[in-house]
This record gives sequence, C-alpha cells and structure tokens, in this order.
Amino acid sequence: MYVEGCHDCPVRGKKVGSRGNPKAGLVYVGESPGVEELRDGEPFIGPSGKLLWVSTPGGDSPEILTTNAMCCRIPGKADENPRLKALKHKASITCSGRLLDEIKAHPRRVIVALGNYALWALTGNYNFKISQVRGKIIPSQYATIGIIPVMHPAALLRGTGNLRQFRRDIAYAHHLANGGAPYQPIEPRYEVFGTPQAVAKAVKDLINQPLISCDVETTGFNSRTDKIIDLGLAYNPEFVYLFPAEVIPHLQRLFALSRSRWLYHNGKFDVQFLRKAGLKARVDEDTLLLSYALDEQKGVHDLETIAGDLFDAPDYKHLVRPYLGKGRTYADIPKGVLYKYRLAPDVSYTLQAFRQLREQVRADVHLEKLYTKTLIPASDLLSYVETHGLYVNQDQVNTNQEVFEGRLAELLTQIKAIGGENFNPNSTYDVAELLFDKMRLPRKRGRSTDKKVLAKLPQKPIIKLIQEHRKVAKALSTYVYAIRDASAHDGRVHATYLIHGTRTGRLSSNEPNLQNIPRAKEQRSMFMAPPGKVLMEVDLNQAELRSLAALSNDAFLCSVYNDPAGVSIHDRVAIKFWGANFTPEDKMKAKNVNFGIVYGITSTGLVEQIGGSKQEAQGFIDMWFDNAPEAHTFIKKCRSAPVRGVTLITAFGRKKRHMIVTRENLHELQNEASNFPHQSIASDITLHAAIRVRRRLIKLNAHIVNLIHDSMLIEMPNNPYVIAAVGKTVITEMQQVPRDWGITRVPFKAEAKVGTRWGYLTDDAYKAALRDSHMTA
DNA sequence: TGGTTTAGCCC
DNA sequence: GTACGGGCTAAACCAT
Repeated sequence: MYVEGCHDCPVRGKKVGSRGNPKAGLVYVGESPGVEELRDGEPFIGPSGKLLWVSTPGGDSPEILTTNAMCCRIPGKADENPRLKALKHKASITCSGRLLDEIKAHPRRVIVALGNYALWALTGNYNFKISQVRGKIIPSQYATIGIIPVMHPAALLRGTGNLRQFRRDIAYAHHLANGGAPYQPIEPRYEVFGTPQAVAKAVKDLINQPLISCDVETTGFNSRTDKIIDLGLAYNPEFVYLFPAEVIPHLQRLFALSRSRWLYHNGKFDVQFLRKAGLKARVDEDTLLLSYALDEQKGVHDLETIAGDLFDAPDYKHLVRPYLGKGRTYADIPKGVLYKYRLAPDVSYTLQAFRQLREQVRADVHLEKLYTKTLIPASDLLSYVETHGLYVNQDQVNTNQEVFEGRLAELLTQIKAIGGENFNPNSTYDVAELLFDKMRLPRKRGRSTDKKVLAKLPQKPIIKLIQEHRKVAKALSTYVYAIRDASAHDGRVHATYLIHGTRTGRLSSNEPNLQNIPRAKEQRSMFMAPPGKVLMEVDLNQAELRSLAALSNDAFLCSVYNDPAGVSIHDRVAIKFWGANFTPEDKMKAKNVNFGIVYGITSTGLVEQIGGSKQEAQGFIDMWFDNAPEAHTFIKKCRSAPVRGVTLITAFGRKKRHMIVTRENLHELQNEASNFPHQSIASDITLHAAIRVRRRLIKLNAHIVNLIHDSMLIEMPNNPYVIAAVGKTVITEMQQVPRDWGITRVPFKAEAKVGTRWGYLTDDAYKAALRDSHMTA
C-alpha cells in the first residue's frame, strides 16, 4: 500500500491496512497499529483488539470496516516524548487524506472514532478531547448519522477510562448503525411558582404523587453559611416546578405530609440545606447511590456523566460557566439561565436516570440489598453527622500553631545555613539536588527523597533537619491551618463523608479529612467535647482479622477469637513462632505480621517494619500461613478472582468486579482482591452499627461526630448514666451487627474509651462511668 | 488556572 | 527489578 501522502510522512514504515467489509455502514477507526498488528498486517488483533471485540455486540464481525488513523506504527511512548509526539502529530496529518479517502469510498452510517487521533483525523478539529465528547453523536459529512467518539481500548488497558462507559458507547454506535433512534433526553418545560397562592396550587399537584424528584441550587457547598437560591421538584420528567428561596417555607406541608418517595442525586447534600430551611426533608431514593451500587469505580457518578451515558443528555456546564469565576456563585447566574440550563434539567434528568438505574439495581439481589439496607440509610446517617460536626479545641489549635510555627522558623534558619538562602526544604527538587548532587550521597529509587530514603541515608545534620521540617510543615499546613479555617464559622468542623468514595465500601472524608488526624496526643486533642460534655470512641477490636477468621473459617484464627481465656492473637502467634518464652520484641514482630497479613504484606514490606533479613521476614509470613491454612486458602482464592473473572460479593452486598485484567495490573488487582472482603466487612459493621444506634443516642443527647472505618466518635453529656448507656448500646450493636448479617463463626468485640479531649480518651474513664452508674459492663 | 507528581497522615 | 489494601491534602512543578 502506497499513497501520495506518504511522501510527506515522517514515519514511512511498514503499513497495516484495513479489514472487514469495505462497504460497511459501520466503521471503527483506531489510532495506529501495534506490534501484533504490524506482525500480522491487520488492525485490532492485539490486546486492544481483543477488548474491542469482546465489547462489540455480536463480537468480531466482517461486516464492520476496521482501520486506523495512521497506517504505520508509532512507538507507544509517543505521548510522553515530545519529539515522538511531534512526529506522531505530523504522521496523523499526512495520513488523514488516506483515511478520509477510504471512508468516503462508500456511504457510511456511523463511524466509531477510537481515541483522540482518530477523532482529530476524522473531524480536523484538534480541540476535541475524547474524554469530554465520548458517547455523543458528532455530525459529519462522512457518515449519515455521525461520528461516535469512544475511548481507545489501549487507554482502558492502561487503566484510564471506564469499561462500563466504553461498552455502552460501542453498543450505542451499533444501536444507531442498526437503525436505532438516537438517545434523546426529555428537555423539561418548567414554571416558576413564586407566590404563596401559586405554591399552594403546585403542592396540590405534587402531594399525592408516588415519586418526587428534588434538587436545590445553593450559593455554595456549606449548609451552615450558604443559602438555597431555588428549589426544583418534578414527578414527571416533562415538567419541573420551580420555587424561589422566599417561598420555600410554604412547602413545609408538602415535605411533612407527602407520602411520596423523595428522589435526589446525592440527597445527603440537599437535605442539609432543606432541613436548615425548616423542611422535613428525607432521602428515599438517590441516583448517585444507585450508580455507585452498579459500579464501585469512582469518577462516573456525577449527574452530568450519568445522564450523558444513559440518554445522551447535553452538557450545559459551558453555558453556565461564563457567569461563574472567582468570588461568584450560582446566585450570580441570571435566573433564566439557571432555570433552563441547570435546575430544571437536573430535576428532570434525575427522574429519567432513576427509571433506568433503579431497575438495574432491583434486578440484582445483592445490589438491591446494598442500596436499600446500607447506602440509603447511610445517606440519612451522614447528613446528620455532617450537620452536627465535631467540636474544635481552639486553645489547642492556637497552641499547636504557635509551637509549630516557632519550630518551623528555627528549622528553616538552620536548614538555610546549610543549603543556602534560596533553599526550599518543601521542594523535592531542591532537596534532591542538595543531597545527591552537592553532597554526593548515594541515590535510591531514582531521586526520591521520601521518608524511607532519608532514613537510610548517612545521618548528617541536614537530613535530621529536613525530616523534622517535613513533619512540622505537614502538621501546620494540613492539621492546624486547615482545621482552624474550617472551624472558624461555628467552632466545629463539618467534614463531608462520601458514601461512594471508595471501592471497598469504606467511607471517605474530606474538607477536612477527619480520618487521618495524626495520633499524636497534642494533635488529636485539637478535637474535643464542648463544655459539660465528653467524647467516647468505640472501636472494633481487630475487625479485619476477625472478618478474615469468619470468612475463611480458619481453625487457628477461630480458636483465637473463640478462646474463653482471651489470649490475644499477638501472643498466640508469638508462641507459635518462638515458643512460650517469647520476648516483648518478638511480640511486636508478631503484631506486625498479624496486621500485615490483612494488607497482603510481602517480605520486603515486612522488613521495613521489623528489620532483619528478607528471608527471615518471608519465613514469618510462611509460618503464619502454615499455621492458618484455611485463611491462606481463602486469601489465595480471593487473589485468583481477577484471573478467574469472578466477582467477589460480601454479606452486605458489596461487590468487587474485575473489569480489565492485564499483565501490568494483574498483581495490583490480586492484592486489592485479597484485601477487599475483610476490609469491606469491617467497615460495613461499623457503618451499620452507627445507623442502628443513632436515634437511640439522640434521645440521650448523644451524637455521632466522626466515623473512622472501624470506630466511631460520640459526643455526649458528662454524666455517668449517659456514658454507661451510650457505651452499652454502641458496644452491643457493634457486636450484634455481624451476627445479624450471618457473620457468626467468631464474635466481634467492641471497646469504649472516654475523655474530654480526643487525644486523651481512656478505658479507665469509661469503666469509672460504669461503676458510678451502678451498671456492669 | 488546572492537572500531575511527590510527600505525609490515618485505618 | 519486583513495595502492601483503602483513602485525602498541601506544595511544587509544568503545561496551557
């Protein structure tokens, strides 16, 4: 094959042409051939091709014309290397004539552009980004229906993109090529109900509807300081009722009395604003949580993405964006624009998405259980935890600020005396230059200067200074300034807990993250109980190891946790390793192995913690598993799930699906899989316990103020009766939840600590309260 | 201004 | 040569 464009082409290598029916109505256009394609002279027969064909309805078919934007191979590193990138760009331009000639030779219905280069060559528009336009019909002179941009399968194999979306996009192209109608969102009509009389009329329409979709637009993300601008409701996606903020009080009756099921997209956010405005809002259905139940990957659950995927809803962001920018809020958007392009579509799209997603969840018994029994109740729990917030000890924050700022200034002076006036210890570039170029210290792992590397370098004064500087700088920026600023409004921090933040079912926390506060007493004590109250922390004891024991039914682990004498697992393992006369150091090592096991630790990782040789560490790991063979088998079975194409499912209905397995990511997927079940179960036990106890605690004026994977923090009056009642309630439920969910082979154990400052909670204080209340533990 | 990399904190 | 699961934030750096 030789065409005129090849004269100007900078590559001029061996060429790979097209395959399939030259007259096909459906064309796949890829980027450039890979190694396998070059060898066999056909496009899409390597790993990318395999993924493409398994994602194609009906599989590999000669009725599809398959070709590439470039017919020569461009080395895979081209996107990182500027010289190669320029070459690739030039090649794609010179080759586009050949591509378009081939396409134009016969009438086409649909062209699938796989990746940016295919899209650019087909449209001539280099501003397109595949990640932004994928799955949308782009009109084209070359195809009657148009171009459907889709992520390149190679990108998915590298770990970017989302397989569900990829499959849906390909299926959509086939649907269109086979004469199917384009997905068409319903664009709702809307009306503003701005007077009490108008509201009364709207309420009459709405109050007996079985399902109402609700959304609010606000001036910001903080329900304490920001305000609702407008509220939208709909029971039919064709029509949205809009209510300006000033008439919202007139909706009280609707929210309080309606028997409707209330639908939101991330209702945890909306209901906090609505409750502040005096409405009895509740979340019965939630499209964000439905989407997460169906796909535990992150980054695909915002309403724009869902509506775009399900019915090709237009992206109106660009129409709203010009009115935003620094210092401006949604209140600065003209009402007409806000209603037409934001509020009305959001309310209607939520309803439209719900119809599809709810059915998909209902069709799967595990997901139905997860959604109704865990995700929706968690939304209710967390909207309350977020609103209540965690009290901040401003004195401790101020003290920490003074101490850390003072120390940081000292350190900086000393560091600059060695590194020079312009030396910035926060800059990894500066640190690497000083250590490896000027001081000629030995390099490890490239030019990394992280904690472990510094610890292994010869202990020069500058290294000690940099180590301490990093610690103090972190303490100051992340854990003093952020907490100080976040609590400036009402003396509390109100973190946001994401239900969909992890692939295991753990919660995540942000702004601020209350799940990674340093354990140092003076830092944890930035959080405390307000005057007259105390904090209680209730922890699950070794939750993940107990989960592993229960799931694997391992004889050794089960005997440890069912042991009436209560000899700890660390002691039991130490005895197995060293006999009855083990030393305290031995016990420490045993503890590290025990905790490492649940994370799938390797000998290298274990050496980092306990020292010694790699062989010795491997010996401990082997011995541990020899001693717990059923646990070993269970973990191995989980590890092999990605290769076997098996989806892991927990008792709570959490799933770990294995979408794309490649040689590169296999190891990572196996590690995730082996960790998933016990991590997931441990956090669900905590979450369910919190859901169960919340209302009972409120009657005692006790409030959950933080949740950290296997523990919860509770604020309550400093009264022994209350403390004892709360402790008993929470401990009982944390221990009962696993039994109720069929996790019965080992008991779970919860423990309570009490005090005024988070850094100084003790079990003695809890026991004292039990004594004082004349109750027994 | 926004995205990526490197670092450090937690369970 | 191979690092151990799940997260979030800040600062520097680099591209646009």
